[in-house]
Amino acid sequence: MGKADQNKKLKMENLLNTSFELFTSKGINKTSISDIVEKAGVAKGTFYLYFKDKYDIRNRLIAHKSSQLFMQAADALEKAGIQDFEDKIIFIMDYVLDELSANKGLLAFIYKDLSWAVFKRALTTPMTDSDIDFSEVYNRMIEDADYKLRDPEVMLFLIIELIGSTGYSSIMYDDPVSLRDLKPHLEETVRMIIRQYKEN
Amino acid sequence: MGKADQNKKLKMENLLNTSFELFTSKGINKTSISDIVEKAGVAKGTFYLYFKDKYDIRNRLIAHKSSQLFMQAADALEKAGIQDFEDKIIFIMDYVLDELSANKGLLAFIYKDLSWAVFKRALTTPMTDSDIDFSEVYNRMIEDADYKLRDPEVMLFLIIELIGSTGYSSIMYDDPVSLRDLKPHLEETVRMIIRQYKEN
Amino acid sequence: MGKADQNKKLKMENLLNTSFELFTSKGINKTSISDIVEKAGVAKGTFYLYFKDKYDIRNRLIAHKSSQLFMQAADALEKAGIQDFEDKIIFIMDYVLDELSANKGLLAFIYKDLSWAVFKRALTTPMTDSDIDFSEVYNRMIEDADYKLRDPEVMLFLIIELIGSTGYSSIMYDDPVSLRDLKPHLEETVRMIIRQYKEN
Amino acid sequence: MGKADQNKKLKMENLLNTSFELFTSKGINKTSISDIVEKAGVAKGTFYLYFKDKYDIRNRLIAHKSSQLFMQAADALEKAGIQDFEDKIIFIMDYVLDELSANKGLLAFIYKDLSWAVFKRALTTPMTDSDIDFSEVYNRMIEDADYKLRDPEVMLFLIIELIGSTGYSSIMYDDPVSLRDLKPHLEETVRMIIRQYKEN
DNA sequence: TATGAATGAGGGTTCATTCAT
DNA sequence: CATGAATGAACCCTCATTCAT
Repeated sequence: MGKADQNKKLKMENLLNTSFELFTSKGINKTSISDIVEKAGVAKGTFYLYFKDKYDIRNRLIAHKSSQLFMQAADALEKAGIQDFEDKIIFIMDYVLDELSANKGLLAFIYKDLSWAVFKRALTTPMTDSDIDFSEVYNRMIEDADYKLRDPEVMLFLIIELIGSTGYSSIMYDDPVSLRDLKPHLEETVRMIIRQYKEN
Repeated sequence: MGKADQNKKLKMENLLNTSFELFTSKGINKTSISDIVEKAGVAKGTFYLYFKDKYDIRNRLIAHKSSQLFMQAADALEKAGIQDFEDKIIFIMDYVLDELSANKGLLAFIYKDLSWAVFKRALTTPMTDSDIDFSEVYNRMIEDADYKLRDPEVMLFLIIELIGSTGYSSIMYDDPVSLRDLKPHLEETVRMIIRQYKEN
Repeated sequence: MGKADQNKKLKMENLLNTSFELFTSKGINKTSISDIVEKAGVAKGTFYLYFKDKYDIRNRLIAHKSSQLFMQAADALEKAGIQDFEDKIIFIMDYVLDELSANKGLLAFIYKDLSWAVFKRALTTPMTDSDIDFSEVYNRMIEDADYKLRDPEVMLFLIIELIGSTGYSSIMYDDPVSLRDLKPHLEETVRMIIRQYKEN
Repeated sequence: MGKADQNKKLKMENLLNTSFELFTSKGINKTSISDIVEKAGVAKGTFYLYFKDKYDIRNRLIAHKSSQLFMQAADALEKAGIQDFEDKIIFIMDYVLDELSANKGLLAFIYKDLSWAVFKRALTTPMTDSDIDFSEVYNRMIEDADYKLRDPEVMLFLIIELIGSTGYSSIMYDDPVSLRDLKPHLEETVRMIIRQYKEN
């Protein structure tokens, strides 16, 4: 990689990081491109050399940050040395919920305008070299399980949407229950969903 | 009610309806107050006689439309003469999902910026005289059931969030499965969640 | 005076008093007619039955309040039983400055847009029955003096403008000196101006 | 200075000059930013690149124009070769009054909302390179005088406020006397004030 | 590549004034 | 006389985007 290319990459990452900080602190609607370039210390025109508009940068960030989050969870899972499939899913759930709870700006950011489509893309199309494909991780988890699962994608879909939407409400508004109180309900329900999808 | 008051009410409803049409067709961000008043055929200042800003009118509409939707479902449920609690919930689920599927603008509108808090408010604070309190309907359903349920509010929360978020993805993006394909999965899962909350 | 006329007068005074409170507390520019009628508890249209616009009401108030202030000073002067002309002027100066210092809203209100022309009119054209003509008071003071004065009007003009503009600065901004510190300078200077106008 | 910087400076001066013309001809309240940019031939947004709002540009203009006026007077004074302190002050008074009399728009502009604080700032904080500090000029005049003066700042305050407020009335309304008739009174009074502040 | 001054359409909002009731 | 809903021109200000340097 040439010096120019490196410089280019640095500028781009600078803009991405700066945007992320602003998006998570003041929200995307209230963040202007002026804000971004000023904080990043580059000229307005430069922004347009790298991104189409604010929403372009947002989509890339959602993908990257979601991917990152799940990768961290997968890493932690590996270290934890958990064997059972159900336990693995619960572990990831806990990890992700705790992380989002500690970083509400991130939660607000990736949740708004987040659809399964965007999400799946985030988890299956690595943005940077360090990002890996979460679907692979998931598939390996399924293979390693002691039993077969029918419709594993739909199952994951149900679980993620359930956790995501209830978690959002609990973390952001403590309503109708706090995250602490929600977790046992979620764990019970998620385990049950998994069992439901076990091939007998 | 005087002629003036009637006229006033008409203007307000006119603005509400016009806003709703615009919000559901082009989205709230792209709808300006200029758009609304122009389409409604009133002066700009008139808008501010009735609403604080765009988000004021949006919140009232979300509340009203959500309430309306659930009331229609409750009405249809009554006519259907279903006795079993589980069957009732599934009926409402089907009704609401079909309705939203037929009216994607409405779905996009009430789903964005929708939190459980807003939602619950919508369902428990009737806006117009015809609106009634959905939580009453729900509570009666629970009382009429042949069994007791623990934490009925959390249970409803889990069910609504699960149906809402998966339904949104299926209806709007047909991803990862179409609504038609999603429904059996949802029905199975919802029934299971209910059983899980039955006091034995 | 008929009952209707009385009622009319009451409404008018109500509007005058309300306007004065608003003008002196938030300034004339930031006071809207809506503010006035709301606080006064009358309808918007009613305002226009009594006044042409905001500036109409302002001019009447400046005249009335200035007149009132000088009349109070004149009353106090009479009670004080001071004989010497110089001492009388100084007494009025002190009285007016103290009053304005205690009521900065009033000072800001009557000083802004205040010209000698408006001021003189205020002092010579009584607005209400209780208002009397200050120029008469002043003329009598001159007649009662032990000496003749040349150009008494110009002399009064110089004195009032000097006191008014330096007093405004001291009271409002404590700059370049506080009112307390300004007074000895003013007294000395005013006495000297008067002596200058004595016919030898 | 680069071409861009020059262009920038030109645009700014263009806006300043245009604003000044409008402020002095139709008043600041009736001058909108739309008026300014239209007359200046630039886009609306351009205004906000250089100034915060209308009052920002006004304050800068008051400072600049006041400074300019006093500097002209000081220049003329130097050329006149006057030695006596009293005569110098009278010379400046005459110069400034004549200038304001010939340019009533300027008078109206710098007098409104003018306080000693703003004024002093205008005279002591040069805006452009050609502006110099008037307080230095004044201090040198005092040092060069044949006698000592007590409280020279308060003395200047009294004199400026006296001249300013009476001059305003005479020039703008010819009331109670014309400027021509006012001048002898002012000269007499100002000389007397100075003598009063001489240390014996 | 990188800049950043300039743009100008369009946003939300205010408010003096009118007039049918 | 009194009302107050309705008006709509005018306001200030933002900001995504362009383009000459």
